Amino acid sequence: MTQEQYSKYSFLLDRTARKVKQYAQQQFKSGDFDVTVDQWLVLKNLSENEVLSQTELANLVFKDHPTLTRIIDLLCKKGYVERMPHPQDRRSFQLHLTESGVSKVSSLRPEILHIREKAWENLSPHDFDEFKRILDTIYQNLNGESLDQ
Amino acid sequence: MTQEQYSKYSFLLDRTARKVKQYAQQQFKSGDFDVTVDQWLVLKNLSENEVLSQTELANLVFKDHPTLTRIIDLLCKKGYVERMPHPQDRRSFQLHLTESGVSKVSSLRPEILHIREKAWENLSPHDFDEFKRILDTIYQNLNGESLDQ
DNA sequence: TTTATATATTTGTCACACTAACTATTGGTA
DNA sequence: TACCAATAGTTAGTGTGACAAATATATAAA
Repeated sequence: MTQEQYSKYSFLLDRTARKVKQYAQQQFKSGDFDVTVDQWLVLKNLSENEVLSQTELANLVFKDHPTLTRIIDLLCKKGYVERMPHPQDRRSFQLHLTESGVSKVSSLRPEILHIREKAWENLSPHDFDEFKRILDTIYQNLNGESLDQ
Repeated sequence: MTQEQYSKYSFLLDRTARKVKQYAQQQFKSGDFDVTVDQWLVLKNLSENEVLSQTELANLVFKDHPTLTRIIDLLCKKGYVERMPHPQDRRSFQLHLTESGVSKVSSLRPEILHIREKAWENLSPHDFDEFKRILDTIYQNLNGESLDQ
């Protein structure tokens, strides 16, 4: 990449990511989902893993630890998640969904899939592969040390 | 898009956009640039347009008005930007770079181009076209009313 | 055992995004 | 003229993101 024009990828990327989050958040709100987009991501990952520590969960969702602490705080207040003490390690928590959290996830999952489809109109499965390849390449280019995933 | 897997585009997009911003911000910091990534975007657009109102600038950088108000506040504090009263419309400001702002932009521009190159390693000009096409399609799919740009 | 180091999580600070509500001003219209 | 809707910008509240520093606990080394 030598031409100045290519540096616009960062602007396009940021603009589109914000639009995707904004659109989803509006739909979440008009549907009274009672969670934000980021809170949903955390709930979804908890629903797909029986028990997780905050560190494990942070690595799954690619958020840093302070951010995750605060999201978990909110989800606990809303009654969807519980922090249980780790039996061997008193520094750590085991996170799991409450009953209310489980039913929240199962009721929201199809609606959110539907919301997510909107962005992909006029695009093909092949586009998705290209999109994923390019995004992953960018991510790895900038991901100095930890080659996770 | 019917398969559930495709809904991961939102996760990939968000993750990569955050990584791109984080990487740039780290480089900005280690180079003592004295501005954030978003402040740079605003400075750059001001340098490419003689005079802008806040509303015009907000449309250029795709940020909302409260966000732009605060970024301008910070850039004024740092002495890079000035708000001048609009001669005809007392509700509005005319924004322009100070001398300090002009020299800041010209000194940072080449360094930032260099930083931006890193993400595009292993990718081709054709990849850029595809990337841009897909991001723009997503953006337009979600951009209900205002078909700006 | 004591010390040193590493790990898990929290707290504090600053910046940004979005919403809603608010002030001031403008321009059109009854 | 008086009213009213639209526009420019600000302020406040909540959530998120990055980073640094602090706390508590665990583990390894001396």
